[in-house]
Amino acid sequence: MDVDETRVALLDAAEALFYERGIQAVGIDEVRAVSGVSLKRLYQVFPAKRQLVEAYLLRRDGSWRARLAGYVEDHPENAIPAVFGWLREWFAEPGFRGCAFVNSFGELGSVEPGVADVVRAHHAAVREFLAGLVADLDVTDHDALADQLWLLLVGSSTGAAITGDPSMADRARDAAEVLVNVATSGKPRSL
Amino acid sequence: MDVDETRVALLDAAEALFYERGIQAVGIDEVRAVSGVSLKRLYQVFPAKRQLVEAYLLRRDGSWRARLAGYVEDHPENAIPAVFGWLREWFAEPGFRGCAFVNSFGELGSVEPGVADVVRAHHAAVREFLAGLVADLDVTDHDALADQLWLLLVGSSTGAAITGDPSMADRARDAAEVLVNVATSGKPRSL
DNA sequence: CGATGCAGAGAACGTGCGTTCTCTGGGTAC
DNA sequence: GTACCCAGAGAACGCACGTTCTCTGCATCG
Repeated sequence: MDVDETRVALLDAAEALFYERGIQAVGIDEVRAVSGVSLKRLYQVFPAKRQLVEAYLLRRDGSWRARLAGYVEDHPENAIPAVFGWLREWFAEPGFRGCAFVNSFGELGSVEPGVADVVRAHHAAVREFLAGLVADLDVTDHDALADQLWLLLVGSSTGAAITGDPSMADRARDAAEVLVNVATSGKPRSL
Repeated sequence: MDVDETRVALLDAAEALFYERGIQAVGIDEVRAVSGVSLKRLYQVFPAKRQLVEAYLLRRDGSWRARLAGYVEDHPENAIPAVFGWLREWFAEPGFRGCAFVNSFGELGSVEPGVADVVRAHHAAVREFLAGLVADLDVTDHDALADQLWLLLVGSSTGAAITGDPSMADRARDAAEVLVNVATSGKPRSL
């Protein structure tokens, strides 16, 4: 098992545990047990828990946005509704517990600046992704529309986690379609 | 100092500390120091930290919703925009760090069922409050509109915390007005 | 076959923290 | 004045956990 495999095994274990139970509730020893990596090797790769936490968030940022972007690319004619279609699938996954970044921010945002930075960067990137989707629309204020879609995305993630109801994605999608339709001053696209 | 005063002093200290830094990052001893209550008396009133945490959330649920409801009552002709007007004021308060319930849910929701219950109850009550505001509107699906307003409220709270930008409330308010206008099939109210 | 080095297992260490215990001092009743 | 009670201060306890250290066994190399 070389260093890269070790990293992957550690991050897989860390992601499963941290996302499910929160970061402070999970001990290093549990990450070691689940990953099957020895403590010595763990500390060679991540000299402190803080670095494991940040690596977990950074990797999840990449994979989450790649999954979203991939799904949207498969639905090019309906990109904005597709965002919420993908969210619905995500919300319905077993073990869904909201946005890992929102959760980490609430838990550690004020006490671990590194965590806060990664969270802000993730959400800025998501907002940029949405801005790209509205860039071609004929609207007067692209930023406002992108912000509003982002609020619906964030709100539905958190709302679905608290209520346990994946259909929050449908509510958000309906709202998004209304906002897009109104902003494009009534040129209906698909619905 | 009788029991009620002690309770208030403890909850004041707990609320300030837990909200600012997260629950697990704050030790009982710090609550004691800030409140000025002796450890013995603290444990007479709250026999375990769990109970202090739940009492903190319950009291904040009441005061937060009372503040919102009070502000909305002062703006009866524009109740729904007023919700977001109040949010804007809240977001701009020094020390604003998002919704205490969302933060607590992310930190402890999967490991402390009592916390998860209080968070769900809080958000259900907020959603009911919004449902009351749309109840008199001439729309076909009151539930859908109330859900959408709730998503905007939750999204803007979280979004404002992460970005540090109180104007997220304005973005949410604009979206809410569009949704209300469209749902009332184009009977414009104020804007 | 013997010596060396390295990796894993897990014991050990230090600290922080939730909770409980002890001691002390002052106020009150007789 | 003396005995008793109670509250506060903070020491003590037990445990959990992040981090480091030690020991053991095996593989590699001469």
